[in-house]
Amino acid sequence: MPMAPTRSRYSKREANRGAWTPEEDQKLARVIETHGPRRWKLVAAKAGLNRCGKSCRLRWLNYLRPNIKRGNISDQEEDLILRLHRLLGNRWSLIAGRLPGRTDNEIKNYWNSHLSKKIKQKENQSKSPEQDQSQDLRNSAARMHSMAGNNGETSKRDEVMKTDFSRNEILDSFDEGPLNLEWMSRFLEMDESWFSFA
DNA sequence: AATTTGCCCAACCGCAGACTC
DNA sequence: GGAGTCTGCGGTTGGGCAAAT
Repeated sequence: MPMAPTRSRYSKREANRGAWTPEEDQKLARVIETHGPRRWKLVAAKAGLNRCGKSCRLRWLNYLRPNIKRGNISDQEEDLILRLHRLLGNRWSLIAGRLPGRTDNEIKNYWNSHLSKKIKQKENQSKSPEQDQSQDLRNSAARMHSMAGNNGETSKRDEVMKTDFSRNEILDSFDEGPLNLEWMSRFLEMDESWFSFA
């Protein structure tokens, strides 16, 4: 939901700060339409906004960009965030890149306000972390087993296990542009605890 | 009804790496 | 190759609002 224009929440220096007004949004959107979302300093100047380029970029990425999904994070999305965070840590932009329409800021906020608490609660509830971990391993093994369970071809599990994964290679591949979603979903099928064996 | 508390989230800051001249 | 500038990222801040007291 757009924030209603309010008085600046931060002390004024030379440039406008604080919440964006609908007029500012309009101006920014118009300039980006013609110049594209780059050269933010120029965009800010062309738009006649008394804002720094950084602020314009943030506004565009988090609010004005097309295809932004607003509203509740679905269970599916939450699950994906949890899995990706276990794998990647606080690399919000990478995580957001795997959730179409979601921004890194949104995911970071969601994590800080919802998920981090959930996880703490869970940790407190679980009597023995070792027990949980071994249960995770059993679950992963079961998943892998079922993945491998068809016909005489090389099993998917074998395929996966043959791959010489390392965490850094995974991260590198994430940086290589649009992710192969098929690979991604297969990858996420595996609990990251498998990688501790690799 | 008034005040306090806690949560949410938009927007800021500082830093590092990439890019340009 | 070095300096200056731009861009992108993660951490943090603080205003608004609803719930609790």
